[in-house]
Amino acid sequence: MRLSELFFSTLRDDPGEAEMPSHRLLLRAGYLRQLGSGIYSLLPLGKRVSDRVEQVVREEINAIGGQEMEMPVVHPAEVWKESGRYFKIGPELVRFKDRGERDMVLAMTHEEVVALLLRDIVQSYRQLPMIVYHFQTKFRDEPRSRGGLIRVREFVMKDSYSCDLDDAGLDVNYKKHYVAYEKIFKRLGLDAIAVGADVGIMGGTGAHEFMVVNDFGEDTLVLCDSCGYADNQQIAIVGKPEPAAEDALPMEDVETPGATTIDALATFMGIPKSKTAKAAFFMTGDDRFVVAIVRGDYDVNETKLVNTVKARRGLRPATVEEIKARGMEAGYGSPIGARDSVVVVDELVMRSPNLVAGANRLGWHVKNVNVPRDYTPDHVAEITNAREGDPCPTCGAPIKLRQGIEVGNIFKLGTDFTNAFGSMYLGEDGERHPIVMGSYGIGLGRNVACIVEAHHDEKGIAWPDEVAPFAAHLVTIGAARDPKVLETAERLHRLAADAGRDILYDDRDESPGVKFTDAELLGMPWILTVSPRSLAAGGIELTRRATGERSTQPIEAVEGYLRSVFPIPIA
RNA sequence: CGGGGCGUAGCGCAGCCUGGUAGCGCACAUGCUUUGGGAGCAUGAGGCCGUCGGUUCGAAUCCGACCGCCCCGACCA
Repeated sequence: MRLSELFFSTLRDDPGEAEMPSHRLLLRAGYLRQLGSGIYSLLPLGKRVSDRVEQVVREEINAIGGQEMEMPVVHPAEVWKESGRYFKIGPELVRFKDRGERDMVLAMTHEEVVALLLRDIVQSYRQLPMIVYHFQTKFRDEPRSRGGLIRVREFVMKDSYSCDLDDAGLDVNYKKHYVAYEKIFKRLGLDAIAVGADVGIMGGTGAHEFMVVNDFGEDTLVLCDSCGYADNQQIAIVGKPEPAAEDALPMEDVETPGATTIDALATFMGIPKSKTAKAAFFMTGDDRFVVAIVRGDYDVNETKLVNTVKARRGLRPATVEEIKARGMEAGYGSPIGARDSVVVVDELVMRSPNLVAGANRLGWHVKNVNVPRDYTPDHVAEITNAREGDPCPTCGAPIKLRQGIEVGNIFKLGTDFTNAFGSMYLGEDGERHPIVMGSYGIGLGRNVACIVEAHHDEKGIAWPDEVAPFAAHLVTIGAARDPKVLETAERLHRLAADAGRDILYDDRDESPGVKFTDAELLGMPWILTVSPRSLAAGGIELTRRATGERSTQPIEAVEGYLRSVFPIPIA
């Protein structure tokens, strides 16, 4: 491919809207252009990278027996009504009407379609197990896209679906995906770690997310260096110190003007935050009022809280009016005297004697509150966030918190969808059973961005061989001065094509500085330089982009590299 | 949806406070010179100053509404 013909353009200055290195570099190097918030075009270079990522995923999913297919982007809403998700999912599911006034949706994912296909096609246990997958555009009207390709509204995802006779079969296919994902991310040059994850509102019996540690990541990971423990903070349950035993003292009101935060309260009272109780107020999607109580030195974990109160449609912070209406006072709140509320108390609070809690009166708190003596919990559960340095649940060493980007997930769906659609098979026992499903996603664009995050320097991108849009970037210097340069470059370009490789050939009449700078920005794994100087030194100069290592090789040797080292198949 | 910021040429920005019909750098076109690290000179093209409305003799500039984009938060099967 001649650079003079490539549809692209590099930018010398960083686009103003880009913050993450991957976003900046993909824009500057001409891989991407933005069309709207969270909506991007892939230019030819970007498309090539995405295709190569796709091919790696395809090979590994094929290797575990996946059968590739393709399912539609636009679905009749009836399908989503039948599974119930039409009503459970909020505005991120795009709904519209077709010309016949029929309700339609843009697919966010394809469990419904698979369950429907299973109902049509699978009759007998002999047809299972199996895995189907496809690469398809998804649209999710995210409340806020961000970070270039990290969180977008329209994106291509590989989603595979395993279909099994029973949970044991599901475990096998789940494990297969787990192992396939490890291979995929390794081949893509990503250090992904599998963390235990929340199963969300769809139920299911287990889930892992594959995470790449990155400061711009949206998830918080709980990691242990000494034993390898790793969970999403949403579900991580770590050790908590045993509070010192004390006799329960009688409650006592105390005036605390202006102490509306735990910090202010602890400072005012001259006590550690661990001697206070923090109240957080929420409304569930089905209009229940929830008071969550954790100790002042911890934060409420909303995922755990959602799961505890089974808030299928999530939680939102309660308003001051809603709090008042239940007999409580924001900033001075506690369940003492509360009404019409679901009271959820963290288990550590149950063990922590004589805490300072809100008096539900402006400017007042209560000392020596003990549960359940002073109020009655509806639920006692572990509902706090793990903190940096807390003891690891498996080995006790201090845990670390890191931000992470989810590059893939695997999810044991179970039978929710197949029950909803009546996707049954007739078993060996002569009975009808629901098919057991798993679903497994990998977002292509997000992976491309994460690869750049992991493989770049100040000058630009440095693609791993496995995903580079071209194996090499051929630069000519002084072609006008020395016809041998042009001749050699043309020959090399042709040789590469003959060898079944395509390389990017900078045939532009630009200064050496411009060509080198662009080559380093675009990030092909090898930069090949042909110039009077290199010819005098015996051939072509090879530079490894990632390391800067250089050597000069005769053209025949470069042909050898093209055949063996550069692993790019012809487009 | 709450908070903050920004919309002026392909990209990065100035001009706005104090109204007088738009400017700089890069990129682009043509010519000459230059050619191992973002070249030089000359000439040139490119803008409904996000949109609509208002104030004014006159609006990129002042006022209002709306739209769009970015960041933080909420959200994230």
